[in-house]
Amino acid sequence: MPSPGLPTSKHFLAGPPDPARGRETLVALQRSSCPFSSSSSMKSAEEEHYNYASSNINAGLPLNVAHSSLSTACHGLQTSNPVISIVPSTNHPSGYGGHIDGGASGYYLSPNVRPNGAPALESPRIEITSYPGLHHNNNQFFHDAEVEEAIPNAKRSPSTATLNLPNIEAYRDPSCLSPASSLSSRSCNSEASSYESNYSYPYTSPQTSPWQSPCVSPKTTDTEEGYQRSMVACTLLNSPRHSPSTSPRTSITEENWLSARNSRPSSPCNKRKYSLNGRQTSYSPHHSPTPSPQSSPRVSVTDDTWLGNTNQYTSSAIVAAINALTTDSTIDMNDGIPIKSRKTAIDHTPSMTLKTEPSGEDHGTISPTADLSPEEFSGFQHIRKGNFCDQYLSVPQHPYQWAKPKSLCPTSYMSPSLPALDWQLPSHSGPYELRIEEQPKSHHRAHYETEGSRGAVKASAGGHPVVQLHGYLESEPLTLQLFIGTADDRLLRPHAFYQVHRITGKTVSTTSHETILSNTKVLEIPLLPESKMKAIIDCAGILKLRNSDIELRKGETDIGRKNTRVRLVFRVHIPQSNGRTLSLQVASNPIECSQRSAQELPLVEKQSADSFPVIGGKKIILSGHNFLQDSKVIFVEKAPDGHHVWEMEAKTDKEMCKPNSLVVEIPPFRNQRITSPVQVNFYVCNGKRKRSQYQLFTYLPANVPIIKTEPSDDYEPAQTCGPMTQGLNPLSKPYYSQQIMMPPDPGSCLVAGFTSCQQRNTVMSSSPNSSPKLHDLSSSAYKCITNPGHSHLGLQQPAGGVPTVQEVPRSIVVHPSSPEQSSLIMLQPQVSQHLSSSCSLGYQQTLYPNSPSSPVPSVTQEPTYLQSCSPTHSSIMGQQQHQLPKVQRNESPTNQPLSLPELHEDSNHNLAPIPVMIKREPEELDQLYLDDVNEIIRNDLSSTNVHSELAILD
DNA sequence: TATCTGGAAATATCA
DNA sequence: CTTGATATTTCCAGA
Repeated sequence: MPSPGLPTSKHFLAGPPDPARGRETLVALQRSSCPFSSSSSMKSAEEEHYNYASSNINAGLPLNVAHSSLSTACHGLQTSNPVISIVPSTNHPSGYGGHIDGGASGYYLSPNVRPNGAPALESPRIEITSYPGLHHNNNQFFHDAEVEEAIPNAKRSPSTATLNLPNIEAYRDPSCLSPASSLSSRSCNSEASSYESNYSYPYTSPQTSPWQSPCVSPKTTDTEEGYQRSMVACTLLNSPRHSPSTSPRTSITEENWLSARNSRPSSPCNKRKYSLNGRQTSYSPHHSPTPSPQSSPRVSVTDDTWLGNTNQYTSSAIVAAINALTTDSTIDMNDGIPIKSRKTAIDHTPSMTLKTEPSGEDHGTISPTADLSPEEFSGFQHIRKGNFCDQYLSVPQHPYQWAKPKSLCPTSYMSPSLPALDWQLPSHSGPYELRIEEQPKSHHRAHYETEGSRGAVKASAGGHPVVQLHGYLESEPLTLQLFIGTADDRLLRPHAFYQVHRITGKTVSTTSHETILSNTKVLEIPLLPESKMKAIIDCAGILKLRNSDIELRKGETDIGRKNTRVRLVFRVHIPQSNGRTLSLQVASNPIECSQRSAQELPLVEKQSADSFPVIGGKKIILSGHNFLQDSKVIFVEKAPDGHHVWEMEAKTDKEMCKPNSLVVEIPPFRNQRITSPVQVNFYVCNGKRKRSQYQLFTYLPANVPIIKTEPSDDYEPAQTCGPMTQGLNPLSKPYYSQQIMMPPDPGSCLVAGFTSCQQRNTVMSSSPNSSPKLHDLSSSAYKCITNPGHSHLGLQQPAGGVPTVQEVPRSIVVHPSSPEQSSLIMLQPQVSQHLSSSCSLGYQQTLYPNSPSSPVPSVTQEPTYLQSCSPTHSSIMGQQQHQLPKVQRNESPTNQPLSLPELHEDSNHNLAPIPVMIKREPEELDQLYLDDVNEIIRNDLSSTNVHSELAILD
């Protein structure tokens, strides 16, 4: 542990650990203590573990830090501090990146983070503590001289670093908490992955590379450099860890974690109550520590520390704007808002922000990883080089940042690399398309850390999922990244409660390497030209982290309860001739991971028709699972705010009912005179709390010839919206549309980005009542939160969807560094215009389709909406509404206007002939919603601030 | 013997 | 505060 490490540690140490946190704290402490001890004494495995972690962390941290700083700078983290921004970003992607980088470290670190969690302050202590020496990261963040040296610029972040830590924590501390996660960590860390992860970071390197020569040199070169750098950094940091390479991980992991785990059982204590959970529980702890806690990182950092700095760095208005966004969210978050909320908001924001910036961004997220494990490293290097090498568009910016090493530079450094994991990316661009040839089964029982592996995810048709990159004619192999993403209505992001788990053994034919990016385990799988760039995913299992562990994390806003659906998210980074890197992403269909849900909840995988004239009467066949003779199929039309405008139980053919198929007669729509397609939802219900997710269905005007009713029709409106979306999209679209839309459900997503989004959302997450609730809420809440900061860019994107996609390339390319930033910069002008002018229309249209379908759409849209049109509130409101029906009700007025064009038409103009029944959603959700709503509001407030700032900027 | 599973008891959380 | 319903997490045991 290089001296550097120590310094850092010191810093952290300085911060007193927060007693407040409960378990987490303890865990953190344990860990930390271990680390220390280990570091000092070099306890075997554990130590190594830590080391690794630390190393990882270190590596990651530096990057992260840098990112953070950068992000801040870029974003303008301005508002908040770069740190904050970063953090947030990190939260998700960027955050992750950074933190993540620590990735594994993140987990480990996370504890540290947590501490910060609340306020940066605190966290630092903890985390640091744990990893002290190891975590040079810390140092890095902090400045560890060594590190810096090793990693010139990026490292610099140090100054930033300090702040960052907190932020980082914010992410997910998976590390800390999860520690419990430890498990996760375990899985992550413990397994080879841990090592690997650390090393794997190569990504980081890639990232690094980006800026390195971003534009300039060839990918490889850059990449390599980046790697080297990263490596160096890692090394430096890791030196200790290097050893890790050994295998410490395992032992370490287990041991360390085990202990932690043991504690878990008790978890209950730690666990928070869902309703309150995130908020309450977390609060106190977090709060106490740092008032700002939640956002702690983000907020605290941002505002306090960073603001000043940030500004300096950021110079650009864009950055400022971004920052503002970020900041706002963060800020607001801090105080009242529960940590979770904050995080969400923050996270997203950050990421977004970061994205904006070219380089830095959060990459951290990505970069975080920079570390590569030696072994794997070598193996993957070439691959990675190819992949990562590319610099992203952003790079250029970095230079700028570099100039200011500490604050921004660091960030930028980091960020340059790859887009954060929470960024939305398109599934195809130009000649390239990343496609899931074989979808995973809809159910896969995830295993707990306390259990053995439950094997790899299997394909619905038997065998295993298959992913292929089309249109890639180069001879250089690429790396396919896989991580577990969310399946709720909100934007796709790494799932806080699930981690990918690398499966090895005789039955596994696909080699893989684990790395950790910002608290998210990422499986790297080679994509070889000789295999037609096709990969059989037989090496990916799913690890379930205890809810209590994750929810305790400082920044975590999501609720684990009933949040059991995930998606496999695949990414590939394709180096371009111009030195940039094109990042594509595809998400699988949702996978139900809980034993119970898988056994009881009805699940609709396919439907024989997606649309039909309002007259109804046609029978469609639903394919799926857990259908019962007395299963009911309910068609629902939702208002933008989430209220059920119309509900109708469809007739089912009980005789034809089979566990895997259900015959349903399409009920006539309430309004037989619609002039444009109306999107509704339906779900299968086996009982009070046993509902499937919402499925999309489109009613077509009676007289209209039934062409293929595809979602696209519905979306058309969205297209019209285009302007706005586009404007927005430039930034956001790419991500959203890309991610959500394209990849996920190619088939389903006929429509453009939005469509895809909606579909996914609807399909995926929109769960009617049961699970949905949480999802909805959480998602909504999250979205809201997220949106605030990010929304501008990210959210909007969704709308952009298809159209955007083409544009996407830009953004995409840009991402590497930080989509948002770049895009923001470019877009801002447009965005503002579009927003202002088109918002309403485009919005509505877009939304509309969505709104009907479910919260999701709205959410996505909202972001745009918000940004463009109204202050945060409106947007937020809208979002909330969608997601949170009840809450929405209250607020709905504001939102609604925007949202439903079609609805309005139908209801208003046409005046639906059929009585409209407004249905309230299940009570269960209420509390959650309320909580979420509160959070949202808070976020909104924060976002509002941001918006205002933005406006100013504009 | 180790791993993979399916099942289900033990806990927790909600209402 | 108790109770029943749910949901999550830990254990068991067979293959």
